[in-house]
Amino acid sequence: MAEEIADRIRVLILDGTFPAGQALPAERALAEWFGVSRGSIRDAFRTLETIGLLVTRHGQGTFPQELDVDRLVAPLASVLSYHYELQDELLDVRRMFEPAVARVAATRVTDEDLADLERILDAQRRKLKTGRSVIVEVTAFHHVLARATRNRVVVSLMATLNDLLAESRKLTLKQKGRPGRSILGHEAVVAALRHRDAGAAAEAMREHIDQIADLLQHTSTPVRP
Amino acid sequence: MAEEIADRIRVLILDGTFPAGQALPAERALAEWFGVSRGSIRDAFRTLETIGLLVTRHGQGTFPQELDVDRLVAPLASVLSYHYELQDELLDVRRMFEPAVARVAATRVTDEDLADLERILDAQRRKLKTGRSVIVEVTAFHHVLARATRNRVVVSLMATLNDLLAESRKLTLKQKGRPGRSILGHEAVVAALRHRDAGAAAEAMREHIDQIADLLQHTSTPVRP
DNA sequence: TTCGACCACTGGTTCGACCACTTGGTTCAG
DNA sequence: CTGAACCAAGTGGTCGAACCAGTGGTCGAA
Repeated sequence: MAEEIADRIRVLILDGTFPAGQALPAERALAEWFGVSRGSIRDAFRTLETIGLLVTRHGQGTFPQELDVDRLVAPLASVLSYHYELQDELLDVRRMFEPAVARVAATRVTDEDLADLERILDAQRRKLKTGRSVIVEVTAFHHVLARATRNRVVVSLMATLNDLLAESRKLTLKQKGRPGRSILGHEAVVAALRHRDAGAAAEAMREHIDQIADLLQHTSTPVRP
Repeated sequence: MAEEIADRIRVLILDGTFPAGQALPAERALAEWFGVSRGSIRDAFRTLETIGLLVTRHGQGTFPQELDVDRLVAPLASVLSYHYELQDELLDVRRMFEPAVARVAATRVTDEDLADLERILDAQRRKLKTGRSVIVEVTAFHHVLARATRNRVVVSLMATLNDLLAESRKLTLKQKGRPGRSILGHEAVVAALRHRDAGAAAEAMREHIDQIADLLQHTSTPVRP
C-alpha cells in the first residue's frame, strides 16, 4: 500500500538516510526501488507533504523539510477555522494558557524582547490615534510574549491560537472603546515583565483575557461568511 | 492543480454540500466533473485524508469525516515524538497548562467524572501493591481531568501532551517511591475537585507537576533508541 | 424462502505517455 | 574570450486506459 510506503520513507527521512536540503531520489527511481508504481509513490509523497515532512519543487525534486513546529499545527488551524462552534472553547484554552505563558515569560524575558514589545505598543498607539485596525499589533504582541518563554512548543501553540482567534478579534476590536482597553491590558503585562514580576504578569494577562472573554460573551456570534 | 481541487472539495464538504455519512461522488465522476484526471482527484483525496477530513473505504466509497480534534493533532504527535530534544519544552508546556486545566475542571466536573477518577485511582492503588506499571492509569487520569473541562480542544491538547510524555513517564515511574508519590498528587487533585475548589485543584496540580519536573531534572536524559 | 453465482459499482494499483519547469552544458555570433 | 541563445536531460505534474480487489445488490435455481 501507499500508506506503508509513506511510513518507510518517513523513517528514512527521520533517521537521516535522506538528509534535509538534499533531494530525494526521483519518483520514478523510488517507484522502481520499492517495486511499486509511480502513482503509489506520489500518493505517499502527498501524505508526507501535508504533514510537513516533504516539500516538492517542480523541475528540481522532492526535499525533506526541516522540522517546523509551526507548519505542523497549520493544518489543524486551517480545518478548525471552519468550525466556529469551537471558538468559545479556544478562547477558553487561551484563558487557561496565556497567564501561565506570561508568568514564565517574566522569568526569561530579555531586553530585546522588551524592546520589541515596546515597539509594538508604540505602533499600536499610533494606529489608535488614526483609528486604524490594530489586529496585526495585537497578534504580534502575543507572539513576542510566547517567544519570550524560549519554548518552541509554546510559540507554536500560541501561533495556532492566534490564527484561530483572528476572527473573533476582528469582532471585539471593532467595538467602541475596545482597542483602547486592549492596549491598557498589554501595557500592564509589559510593565510586569519589565520588573520580571511573574505573579503580576500572570495576573495582568488574566485580567486582559477576562476582559476579552467578557466582551465576546456580550457579542452576538459571528455570522458565517 | 490537485491542491486547488482539494480546496474546492474541502469547501464543498464544510459547507454541507457533501454531508457526513454520505459517500462522495466516485473518483471517476469527480474527475469528469472537475475536468481533471482521476489521479489529481486521488492526490486531492490523499491530502484531505491526512488532515482527517475524509476517509476512504475500498469498495464503498469516500466519506466526509466528522470533525475529530484528536485525529487532527495526531500527525503533530507522530512527528514530534521523533524529536526528543523537545521533551523538556513539552513538560514546560504541561506545567503551564495543567494547573489551569485542573482549575477549570473543578468548576465543571460532574459526579460521573469524579466516579471515573476514583475508579482510576483504585486501579492505580491495586497495581501499586503488586508492583505493576501504572502508566495507563496516570495517562487516563489526565485524560478524564481534561474531559471534565467540557472543552474538546483541551482534551485534544492534553492527549497530545500525554502521548509525547509517555517516554518520560516510563522513566520517572520506574524510580523508587515515585509511583507512590504520583498517586498522592492525584489524590490531592481529586479531593479538591470533589469540593469544587478551583484554587486548591490548581495548586495541587501545580505541586504534582513540579514534583515530576523535579524528578526529571535529577534524572539523566533519556537515551536515544 | 434461501442460497449461491453473478454483476455493477467502488477504490487501489499499474503502466505508458506527454506536458511544464529547471538546470547545465553547448553552440554560435560578437 | 565573452555573452547570449539554444538545446537536451532531468525533474515533478498530469493524463488516460486498463486491470485488480473489495462491496453490495440482483437474479435465478434449488
